[in-house]
Amino acid sequence: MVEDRFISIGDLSRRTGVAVSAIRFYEEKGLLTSLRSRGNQRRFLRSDIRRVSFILIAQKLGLALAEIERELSLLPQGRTPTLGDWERISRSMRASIDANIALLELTRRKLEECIGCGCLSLRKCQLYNANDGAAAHGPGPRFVLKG
Amino acid sequence: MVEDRFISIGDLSRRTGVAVSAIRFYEEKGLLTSLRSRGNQRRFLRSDIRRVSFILIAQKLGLALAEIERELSLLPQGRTPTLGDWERISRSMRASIDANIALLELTRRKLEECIGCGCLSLRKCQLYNANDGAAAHGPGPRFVLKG
DNA sequence: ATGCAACCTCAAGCTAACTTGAGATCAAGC
DNA sequence: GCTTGATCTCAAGTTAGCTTGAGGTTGCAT
Repeated sequence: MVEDRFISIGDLSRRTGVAVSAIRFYEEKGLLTSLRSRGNQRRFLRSDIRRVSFILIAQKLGLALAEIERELSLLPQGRTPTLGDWERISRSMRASIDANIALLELTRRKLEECIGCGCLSLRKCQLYNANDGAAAHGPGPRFVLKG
Repeated sequence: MVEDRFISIGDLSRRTGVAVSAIRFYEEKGLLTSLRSRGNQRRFLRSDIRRVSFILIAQKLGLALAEIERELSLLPQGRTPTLGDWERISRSMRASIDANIALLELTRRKLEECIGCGCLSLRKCQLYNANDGAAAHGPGPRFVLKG
């Protein structure tokens, strides 16, 4: 096991800091794939360490698991991201960060205008009517910013 | 009912655009209070329209309901926010927007450095180790940015 | 042969912010 | 008096990203 092409779920967990339960969850969601040992235990490739790293970093950048899965599924043969893949993906992440910053700056401007006003009128308030990119659809948390 | 100090939950819903079920939910969470009619139906004050507006605007600014409840509970007698209250609250919102923008700018800088690198190493990647304000505690979505 | 950690598969729980549905009551017009 | 629409309560469902627990194997060392 020390020098094998395959690693156990526990090894993958230790090498990435991701909980075993989370790894199973990622697999269930299609972000990872595994083989099974004779006794039905998961066997991952060493390269999956890198794949999990990619998932973690993409998450930090604000991508949802579903989006990450989409990116990963675009890679041929479900391969682990290469430098080229990473460049393409990271550029699109950058664009989304830019958009977020712009949105926040707009909100801040509106808030400035609003501070002295205090009308709190849904019809008149700039704040209320700006910033619609922040709305979520359907049930679930409407949540947006955090820091 | 046309000229009354009190309004029904349906009226409050129509005046604010908030669903009846959401209003009940806000009340349950302590953001609103109501009296009851003889037949056990909720009666809100007209000023609750303004109170709901406040909730909506604060949500747009990224406050969670629990935080909004905290702000509202600081007001004497559960009164509806005045201009002075609003100024105080909106300044603290501004600070949090500023912090979010700063965090995003930091992330963007790190990403720039990272694009040409592509190492995806959890030990070395700047991205992975920066930006820890973005982590959530406990179960639930870890998610942070959206737009 | 035995003991123990690591692993397995479900199922259910957590948070946020609500919505949806069931089953019952209320209010108001005709 | 009847129907219709608005309300009522309470329970369960929704999304995201996992965790926790129950109950049962596997794998490796002694």
